[in-house]
Amino acid sequence: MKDSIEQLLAAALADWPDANALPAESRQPDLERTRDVRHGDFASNLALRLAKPLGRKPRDIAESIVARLPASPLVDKVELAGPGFINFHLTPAAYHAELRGILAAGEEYGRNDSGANRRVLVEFVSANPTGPLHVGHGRHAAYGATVANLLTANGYAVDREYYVNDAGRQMDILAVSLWLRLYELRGHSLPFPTGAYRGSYLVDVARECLTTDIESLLPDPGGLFDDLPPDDNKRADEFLDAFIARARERLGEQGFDRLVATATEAILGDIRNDLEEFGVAYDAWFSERSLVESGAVHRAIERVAKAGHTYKQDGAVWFRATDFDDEKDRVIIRENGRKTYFASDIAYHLHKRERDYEQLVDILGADHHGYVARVKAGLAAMGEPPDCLEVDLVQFVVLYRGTEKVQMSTRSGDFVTLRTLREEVGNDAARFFFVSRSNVQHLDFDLELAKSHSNDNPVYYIQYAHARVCSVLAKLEPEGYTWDRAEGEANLARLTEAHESSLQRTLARYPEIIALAGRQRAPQHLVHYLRDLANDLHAYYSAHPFIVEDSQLRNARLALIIATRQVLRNGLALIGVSAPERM
RNA sequence: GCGCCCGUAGCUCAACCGGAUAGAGCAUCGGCCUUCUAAGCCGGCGGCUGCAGGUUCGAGUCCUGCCGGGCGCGCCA
Repeated sequence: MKDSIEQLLAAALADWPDANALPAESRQPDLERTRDVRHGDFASNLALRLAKPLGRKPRDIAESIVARLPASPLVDKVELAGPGFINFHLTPAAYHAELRGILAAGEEYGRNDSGANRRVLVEFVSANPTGPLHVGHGRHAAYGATVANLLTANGYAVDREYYVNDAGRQMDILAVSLWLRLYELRGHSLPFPTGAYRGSYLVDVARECLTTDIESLLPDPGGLFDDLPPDDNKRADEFLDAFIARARERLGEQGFDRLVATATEAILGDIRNDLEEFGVAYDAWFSERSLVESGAVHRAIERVAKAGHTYKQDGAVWFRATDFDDEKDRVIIRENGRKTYFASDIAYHLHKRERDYEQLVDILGADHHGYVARVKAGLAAMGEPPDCLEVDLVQFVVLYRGTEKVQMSTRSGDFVTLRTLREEVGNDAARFFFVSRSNVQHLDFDLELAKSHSNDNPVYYIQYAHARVCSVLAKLEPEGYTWDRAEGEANLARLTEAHESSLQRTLARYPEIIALAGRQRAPQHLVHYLRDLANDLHAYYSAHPFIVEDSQLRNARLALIIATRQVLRNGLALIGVSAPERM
């Protein structure tokens, strides 16, 4: 609908000598929905913007443009208003066509092909597999999944990926943490290193493991802690490294690898299951270790080095990131010969490009903002356009129970997990709340509100609108009626009530919202829209009966509410919230 | 200290490349169930958009400075 009006404006400009002298940018149609119905349906500020470059009065320009507008069955009248706005009032027929479009397109309604099937990889959550997902990861999951859905709806070829950080020291720490819990369950009283993962979830994992065959991983622990450096706060890392080395000795490389694998699989299995239950699906779980083992990290470093962007200093290999707009140079190979995490990162992003993804979307925590310039610099150094990477930062979540802040301490391992949250408030409320705020804003998540089955809760408000339509349709048959779509579509002109106009207007905005929310990676636009749509439906429901004797009117009204149900369903599907038929 | 992000109604938040009278929900006050689900509808109250300048036809939105909050500045991951 909006496209059609934009085309009219473009046509008016096409052969207008005055405007053709101007740069293409200032000649964009630039059309937006009006805020006030008295200003019509769409408004353009084109004349205001052209006033300066043309050196003419905005209203004069607006008049010239209006005079050149081609006639259209969609447009009822065009008015000049205010300082030089061009307001378009659409015909009822324009909205009737949109309604038929909804009914015809069904679940496809609202999609567009602006993405031109370009390949996009959305990477999100990617939490380290060292413990269960917490509430913050839940926000990432909900946001990432919805952004991916929105990109799909805008015609991109989207893949979703989880980067598994299964290489490096943290996995060793996880392994020995689990190991010690296993010994504990076997009745051995052993010290627990300061730097190990203390979370109670590992005790649960250990309990599971005891039911499998892990005897060979639990030799007599006698003397296990002898001759290690002191485990005080200052030297916790040193102690842990020594202890890991000790574990390696005791178990042998093969045994230790098995311990690591056991721990990783258990944690990752839990994460996968959690996300799956949350309705968040991935196309790939990409292993960092596979990147190391395949030599991809090595190759990425070579590539940067061959291009002349590295140097040696203090025994380490540095990447000259400052040549590519980063604030300082970065180490890629440490003095001890080990590659840094950053080396894996640029290799990973290069690998994404090698898999033919045109655009890379990373959804990261706000604490990663320093990392963006670094990875872009790495891409640039490898000859990839840095703009192919887009990083959307998600701010933190603060949990409340009513007005009381719920403490979340990661250090002790006692934080609110995503699983706990889902059990308490349900998937629908969690998915909804997580995407109802802009990702750049901190999110206050009120458990009480999300749980409440009352009119306080916006999730139910929207779902209820959907259920209400279903409920009306269920009443049809007992009353001796069936919906006649053809008769409904033929009599849309009978929809003359103010509520009916308003609902039609809101419905027709849906494709614009999908485009907007997709373009801005901003699901909250969709959430607010669905709230508006539900509001229109509820108001209409309260004001007018749908099942009336007059079959033309009845079927027209049913067409309207069925179209509404379709759009509610489509929108809820994008944010991963169910559309119940009954509540 | 330097860098990034955020400050909008009592609370939680919207506001599409700068556009017309800054919008919702909650809270609060008042109406509406013999009629398709009251998890609903209708109405009232509530604002110096942190502060001070600047840019322009027009600023919550852009620029500068200040104030307040969050995060980041490792040969950690």
